[in-house]
Amino acid sequence: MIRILIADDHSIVRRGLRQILLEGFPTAAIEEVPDAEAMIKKIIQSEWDVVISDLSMPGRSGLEALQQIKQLHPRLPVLILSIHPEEQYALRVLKAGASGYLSKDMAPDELVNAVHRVMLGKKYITASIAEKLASVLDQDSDKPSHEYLSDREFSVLKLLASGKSVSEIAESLFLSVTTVSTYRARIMAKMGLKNNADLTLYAIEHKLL
Amino acid sequence: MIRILIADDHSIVRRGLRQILLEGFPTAAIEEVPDAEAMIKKIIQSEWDVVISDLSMPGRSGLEALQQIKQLHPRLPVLILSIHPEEQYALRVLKAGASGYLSKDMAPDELVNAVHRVMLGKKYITASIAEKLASVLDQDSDKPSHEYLSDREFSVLKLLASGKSVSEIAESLFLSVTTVSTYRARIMAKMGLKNNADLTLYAIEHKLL
DNA sequence: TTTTACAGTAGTATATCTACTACATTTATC
DNA sequence: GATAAATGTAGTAGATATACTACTGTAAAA
Repeated sequence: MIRILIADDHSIVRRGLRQILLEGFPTAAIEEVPDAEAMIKKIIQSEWDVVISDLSMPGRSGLEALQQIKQLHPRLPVLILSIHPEEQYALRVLKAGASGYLSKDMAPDELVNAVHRVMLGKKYITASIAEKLASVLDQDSDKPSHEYLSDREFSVLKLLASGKSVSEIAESLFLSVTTVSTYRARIMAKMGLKNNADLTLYAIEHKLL
Repeated sequence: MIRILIADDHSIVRRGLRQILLEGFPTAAIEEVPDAEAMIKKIIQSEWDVVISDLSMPGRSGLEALQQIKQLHPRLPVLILSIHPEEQYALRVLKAGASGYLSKDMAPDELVNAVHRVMLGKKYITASIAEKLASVLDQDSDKPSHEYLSDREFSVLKLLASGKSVSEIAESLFLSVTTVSTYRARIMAKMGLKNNADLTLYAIEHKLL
């Protein structure tokens, strides 16, 4: 009997995942949580075979949570789910230790496949991600400049570009306002931009929003 | 026995919706389609009591599809689902004839409620949307909202959208900083926006830059 | 193995922005 | 032509953001 933990803030999505997983693994014990906090708690409390987590959840981001999970249980396979079509996040997420990155519009079978695979300790990588991986290896200078940002910087970039104020961001990430402001300055420096409007434009151009 | 049509490109979401609906309406006949094309086809082919559709689907947008549905069956209630937290789209969607606008992170019960309501021919409107409606309805809102700005306001809009700071603008127009700030506040109020990023987006969308 | 570079984090002092209020001048509206 | 609404303009006080500096831990380079 396998134990699967699902983390996603949309109840509809949780329900759908559960349903699909139950069809692939009729005897599975599945539990759901709505945010990263609860996910971590569950992982500390009990043992799991697979964790399937959304990337963007209220409070702590899925990425941070992932890193924390990997500290607690380096072996526990974590599949990251996202609305973003692979692109942007995949690499970041895999580097942080995820066993796979799935876009939410995949076919149900694929999810079941992925779970099978990662439970064997393998990674689940789609063709398009594999390609991206490869292209990063032969590297550099055509990388868009946002690839040079650190994880923190990147998430701040997106929040700024979408119009969040420095202090809103500070609050939602539980950081000091000045910290966020420092990230902002580093982002601007790395990307050669001057103000938030530039960021917004950049984000639109590169479909980060 | 009620007949419900679900349109969403994410199979997980479709599955979740189906599950939740079946709990509220155990005898319902539910069908799923993955895009707007298929949705329209289904609607032409058979009779439905409610349609629940995602807003952003591949190919034709949910909004266009909605308008088409309303031409075919003005009475058929359509609930629009979206990841966007109400804001921007809600009004547009309702004006196009939807019976309700739901964000994907609502509680399952709410969905069932909404379906009940719209099947009675009523609209399902959340409090925050109602408020938004009220504030906009007293303008005859088919002119783009920047048409309602005064000349001064409009020029400040463009400068802000292009990334100028309030004080830069003040300097270049020989005005007090607070004056510019006042214009900014009036612009935001008239246009129903919250921050400069919204302005930038608006300006791009309307090719003002 | 030391050094260097970068990532993550903040405090302090200063600069900048906003909300609220106000008032005179146009411009609509009845 | 009177009255209401919108526009152009700012000041004050309080809220926010920034520049600069600095400390820690860690990974990479020398």
